[in-house]
Amino acid sequence: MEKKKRILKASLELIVERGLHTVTFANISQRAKVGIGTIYKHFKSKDEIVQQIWIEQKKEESTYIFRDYAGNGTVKERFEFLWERVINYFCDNPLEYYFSYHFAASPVLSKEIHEVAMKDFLAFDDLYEEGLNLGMFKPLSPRHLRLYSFSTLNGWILWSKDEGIEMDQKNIHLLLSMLWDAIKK
Amino acid sequence: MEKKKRILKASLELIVERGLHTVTFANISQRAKVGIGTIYKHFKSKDEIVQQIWIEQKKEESTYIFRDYAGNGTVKERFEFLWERVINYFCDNPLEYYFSYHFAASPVLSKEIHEVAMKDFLAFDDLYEEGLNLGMFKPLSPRHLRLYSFSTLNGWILWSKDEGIEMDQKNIHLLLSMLWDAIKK
Amino acid sequence: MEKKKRILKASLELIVERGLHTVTFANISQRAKVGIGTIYKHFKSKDEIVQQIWIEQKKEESTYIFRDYAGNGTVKERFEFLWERVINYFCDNPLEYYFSYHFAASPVLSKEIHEVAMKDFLAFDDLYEEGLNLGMFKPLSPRHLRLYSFSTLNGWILWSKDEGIEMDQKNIHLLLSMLWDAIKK
Amino acid sequence: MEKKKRILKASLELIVERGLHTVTFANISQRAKVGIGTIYKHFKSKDEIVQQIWIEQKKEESTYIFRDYAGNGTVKERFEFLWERVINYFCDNPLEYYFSYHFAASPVLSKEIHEVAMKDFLAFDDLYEEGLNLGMFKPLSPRHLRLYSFSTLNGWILWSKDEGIEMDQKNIHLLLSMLWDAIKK
DNA sequence: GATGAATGAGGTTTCATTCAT
DNA sequence: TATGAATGAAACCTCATTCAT
Repeated sequence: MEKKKRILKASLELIVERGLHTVTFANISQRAKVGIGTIYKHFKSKDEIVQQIWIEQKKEESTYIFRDYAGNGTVKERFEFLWERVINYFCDNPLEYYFSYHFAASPVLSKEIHEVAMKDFLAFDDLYEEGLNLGMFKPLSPRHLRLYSFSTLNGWILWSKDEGIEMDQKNIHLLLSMLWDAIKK
Repeated sequence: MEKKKRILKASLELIVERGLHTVTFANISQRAKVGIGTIYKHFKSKDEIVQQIWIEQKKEESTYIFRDYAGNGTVKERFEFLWERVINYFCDNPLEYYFSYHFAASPVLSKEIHEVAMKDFLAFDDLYEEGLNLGMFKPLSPRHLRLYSFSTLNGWILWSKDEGIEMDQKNIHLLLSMLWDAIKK
Repeated sequence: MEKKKRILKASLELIVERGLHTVTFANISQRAKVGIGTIYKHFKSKDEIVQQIWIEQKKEESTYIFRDYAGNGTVKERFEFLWERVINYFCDNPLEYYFSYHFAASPVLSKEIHEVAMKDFLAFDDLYEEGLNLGMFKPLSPRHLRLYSFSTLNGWILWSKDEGIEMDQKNIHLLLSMLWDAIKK
Repeated sequence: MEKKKRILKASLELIVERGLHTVTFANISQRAKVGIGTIYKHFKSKDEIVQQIWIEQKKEESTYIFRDYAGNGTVKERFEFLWERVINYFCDNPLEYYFSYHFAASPVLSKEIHEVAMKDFLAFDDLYEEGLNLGMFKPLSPRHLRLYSFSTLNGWILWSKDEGIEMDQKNIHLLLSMLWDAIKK
């Protein structure tokens, strides 16, 4: 793996394991097996590393979620298709999931970074808009509905992991129905 | 106000304003108008301050939420009564809300701390259990239903503030209906 | 016991146990069961406590050594009488002994303090002078001979304790003969 | 000079000048002309510096003392050869002497450190053993005879310096004869 | 007089950042 | 380009000293 990738991977692991404020450049350099100076060749600061992880991760995530997404079927079918992909992605990538939870509302990530990282997820907004036009959803903006679904799911997976609940097919469909029921009129 | 309270209040303000890792003992001592040594008399570390804030806050929160709560009325009436109180508490106490959001899943707060802090909220579980027995809710444990409602609300308030959505009576009732619809069978 | 005595005793114990630089006023106040402020009523600083311990101790020591010392007998008899008393005092008072060793050459104790504390030991010098006049000793000043005997004995007892050598009658007489042989012509 | 050596030299000077407990890392860093962080790269604490100084010094000392020591001649000749070397070393290296005196019985130096540092001085014990076998010395172990001689000499040099006695050839021979007379049968 | 909570100067220690190799 | 020893600013933390009770 090339050095930049190694640095991002090591940083992600360490931040999730121990929290951003306890991770030092020395830690990262050791874990990534590169010199401290090499980190500075690629990143100006720890914040920049966090931002890069976030952007890279959202890119991977959207690639995973939208693979083979034709945009066919009813609103509900597509709703369930996409949110199931999100759930699966997070269940298969626990490090990425924790990272996503912790930094979703962190001052380290500016609005601009969020805009850049989230641009691939605008297809969700189209879907919500379609549902709204069909009178299926409660009266909120598409963006707000998406954020609502996302943050709910985020919190719930967190607590489930904490409590040791397994994310089997049954629970995934339960969760999907809760997401749907919450916003449907 | 006594010094320990002043230290906790100053710490809460500073942590929410600037993030835990940028807050120093010198900052806290200045804001609280006590000597640095005085902070060490009361707390062994910054982590201990965070834990104390959490515990104190959950105590206040539960006091606010359960004031005059008779436990009468239908399950839905009581559900709406209690969650509206939670919403109001967080809307009236934004500092406490942000603090609560950020540390809910932080490694700084151990499971033990959470148990202690959350013990007053078990009345929620009784309510969910009653609903479950009446066949009103989706098949999850009372505890998980509570955590689901809480994480939903938590995320919703965050995005509302971020997006500048006002928490008026209309929106509060919208949110309450989303909480209810999500878990009801 | 009155408070001043309790403070001196507690300080002596703690200094010997852990070394002067690790002993705090809080430690002393705890061990002596007096308030910190009370220590300041009696002593201006830690150094002054050390000085007071030294002076008190040398007073006790000389009282012990010279009890019933008539000054009769040959020079050698009196030499052995007095130094045996010194040895016995130190063997019976290990705390005082260690304290004496450590501060004999410490900058904490000024020349003036030494003069005051040692004034009762001038009888030793008279004895050495008498021996010198009789041509019994190597050509050094009485004072120097006394200091020589004292520091030798001091070091030797220290190492003996360290090595677990018992100070029985046989060893005491061996030591006395070494002290005598060293200085005799 | 390399940095580690500079740190040890600066520490030795400062400790002797002002006493261990008044010497700070900032003082050492200034005197050694290195950053404070550099001291921490080499030593975990002030105690570790003291230990390293002790070990380095005993190495130098033994090198000086045993240079060209063939181990020929009578016991007395060798006895005087070696102890004169010790006296000369200390007279020529006053800093090292004071350091050695103060820390010989300090809790900062563990038994293990002493063992390591003193291993080069075992040739003394062989000499004492030889004398004992020839029936020349008082009945003590070689080790204790060595410690006796050493502590005597140590104290004697201290008081000499204090009292302004010059260590000329005459006085050195007087001291050597006192060392010898004390232990010989 | 006796107390000990409160203080903050000054020590210890960490770690982001630089720069010679 | 890659490195990591060296740095020192800025954090942490202790404890002698004060002073209101």
